[in-house]
Amino acid sequence: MHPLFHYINNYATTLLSKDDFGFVLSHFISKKIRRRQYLLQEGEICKYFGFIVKGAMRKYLLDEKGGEHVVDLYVENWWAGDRESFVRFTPSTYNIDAWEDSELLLVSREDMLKLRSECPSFNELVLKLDEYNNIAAQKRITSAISLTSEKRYEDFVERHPYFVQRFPQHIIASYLGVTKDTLSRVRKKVIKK
Amino acid sequence: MHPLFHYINNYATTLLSKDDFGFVLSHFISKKIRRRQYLLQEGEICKYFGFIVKGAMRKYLLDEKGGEHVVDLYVENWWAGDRESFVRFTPSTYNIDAWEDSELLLVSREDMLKLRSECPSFNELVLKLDEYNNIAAQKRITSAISLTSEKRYEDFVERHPYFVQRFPQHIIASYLGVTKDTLSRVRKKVIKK
DNA sequence: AAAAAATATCGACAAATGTCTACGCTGTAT
DNA sequence: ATACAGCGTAGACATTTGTCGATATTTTTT
Repeated sequence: MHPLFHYINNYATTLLSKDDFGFVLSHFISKKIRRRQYLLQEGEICKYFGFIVKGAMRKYLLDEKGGEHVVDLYVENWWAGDRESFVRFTPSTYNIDAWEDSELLLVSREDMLKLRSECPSFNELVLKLDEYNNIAAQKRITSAISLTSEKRYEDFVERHPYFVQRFPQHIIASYLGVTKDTLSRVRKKVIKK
Repeated sequence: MHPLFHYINNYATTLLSKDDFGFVLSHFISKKIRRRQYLLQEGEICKYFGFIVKGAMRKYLLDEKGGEHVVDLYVENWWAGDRESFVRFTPSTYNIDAWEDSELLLVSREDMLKLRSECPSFNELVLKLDEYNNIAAQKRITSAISLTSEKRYEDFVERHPYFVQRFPQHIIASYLGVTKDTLSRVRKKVIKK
């Protein structure tokens, strides 16, 4: 079964028929990108949101000193893109690149809106995703402002064990808002327990 | 003109008639709460989202040591509530209380869904708000993990000058994820500029 | 196989932040 | 008028985190 088909029906309450899925899929563009290649670069407008069929990606930004700050991590069945740029057609401040060779299904803003209005299951999916994302974002903010780095890491491992497997520690450190050295120290403490 | 009427028409593309607004308003419950009173307490289920007609409120959580961590600030024309609890009917981990005497318009999950399905302008409002909230949350996460406390504060003042007027520094410090002492130090630096 | 790049850890030191106590100021309640 | 609580700042000290250089190991490239 196609990963996207499975994914949509996992969210929607009214199941999508094979035919309807064909209609949905016809609005996506298949794309393979290699490790280190960009899906989006700072300054570009995010024209497509990408559903990750296979692979691992990250979204990050660069500070004045050229340091990378990882904002999001993605693996299979996640969506990669910069929402603000996608919705408002403004140049993005983020970079999105592939951490592993990846296979994506791209959809434009226009087709996204078309699918939402013409396919109720797809619309339902998007609404639920939005809700989920809002809740997840709230949790991440809460974690960032109220937890110690040690607890943030433990929380992260518990909630995203698949990320721990697929991204190196310095990427995870950046995602947690600390340096790789600090994460190394934190891990030493945590492992002792 | 009623603040909520003005607010909805500010977001919706198709304007709401006076009659339709009456229909919308009939699903809201008016409530006044005094400074320090709770709209929501940890452990409760968030049964209502509150549109703030007048006043100032905050959402925060308590850590093991009893310390408060401010997660959100609200003033007029903002919505106060815990989305996760509201949507999933789970006990909230947050507290929401009034920082100033406030007037709210409360709406239940049920009525919210009813309004969304029966009033297109209201639905449009909610969708746009969700989008806005998602984007704002992303920015706040980015700010938390990639900026120094000094820049976070400058960013905050620039983006939310009305908050600076209405909440004391120790509340703002908590919102930014630092102690009041640190914010005091940061401000001393910033003012020198 | 050899060379290069990426990764993780460590120690030493510096910088940032938290913690605690104290002080003065303000507005409010009594 | 007095007492009190809330607020912002300050200094001293402890803790955490960042920075930098070094190293060992692994992985990737040539």
